Amino acid sequence: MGSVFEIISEPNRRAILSLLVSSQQSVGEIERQLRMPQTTVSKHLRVLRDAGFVESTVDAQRRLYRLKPEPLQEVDAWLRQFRRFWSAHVDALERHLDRMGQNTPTRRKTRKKQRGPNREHHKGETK
Amino acid sequence: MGSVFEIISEPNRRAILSLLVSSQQSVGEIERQLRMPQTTVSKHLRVLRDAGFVESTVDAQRRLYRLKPEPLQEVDAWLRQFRRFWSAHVDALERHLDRMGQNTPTRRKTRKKQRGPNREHHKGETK
DNA sequence: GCTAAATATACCTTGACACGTATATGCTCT
DNA sequence: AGAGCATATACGTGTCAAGGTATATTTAGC
Repeated sequence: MGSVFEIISEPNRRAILSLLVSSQQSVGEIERQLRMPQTTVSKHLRVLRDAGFVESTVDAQRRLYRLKPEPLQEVDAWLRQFRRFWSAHVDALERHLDRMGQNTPTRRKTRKKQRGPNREHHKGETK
Repeated sequence: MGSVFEIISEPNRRAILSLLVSSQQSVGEIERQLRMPQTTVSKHLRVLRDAGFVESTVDAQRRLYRLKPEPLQEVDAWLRQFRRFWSAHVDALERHLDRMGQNTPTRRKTRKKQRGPNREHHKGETK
């Protein structure tokens, strides 16, 4: 329940958020569009509201829920550090492919203990 | 274990990812920097690798883990829909404040059942 | 006031997962 | 070959959260 990330780890909650991005919705509307039981919707909305993802206003017996931007912006902020990495990684990938271009010694197995530029691909790895 | 979002919902895994953004690291290095037990690190790395967040190469007895961009880009892609909302929301916020200012004919929403300018706020609302 | 609609909450059960402890696997060096 | 380091896995345990069922609360309309 703690972090923003735990909140959006739940698929139904993500669905609700995606729904609300177009416009505010009542609980019943969400319930119908997502085809999930009302209590489930209400409970997820409770979590989302407590976490600041949504806010609600009263319309007769209905409650209209709408999105609030801050928590998702927090996720966005966390992602920023990796965006920098992606750009940098394009280069790294290119260099990598360049090196692969010349040959691929499938045999090498033993090497000196010194590490460093010394890389090798192990088949067993990426399981 | 399914979605990308569940993977990053775990704080230690996020810490590992943030660590790896600067450069590749061995398990032992991660262990020391994050001060978490080795088995914990290994298990989280296993999850991260299965989910495609990282890949590893063998360096003697060590394993060097490095970041892979795709899964986090998936998160980024999901966030896109909300970024559009943030920009649009500036306007919405403005309209909202305008209405509170008591005029600005922004075409009243008028429920089908006309409801009066519903005076008091509701107690239990924003929790 | 009574009934039906819309929504929220309480309680319970179940399953997933994170962690610790112990052990296995693999590699290097002597 | 054997010792020691680095990493991975197996197993048992506790916790926590999601979903279901039942019920409470609020409101509109008669």
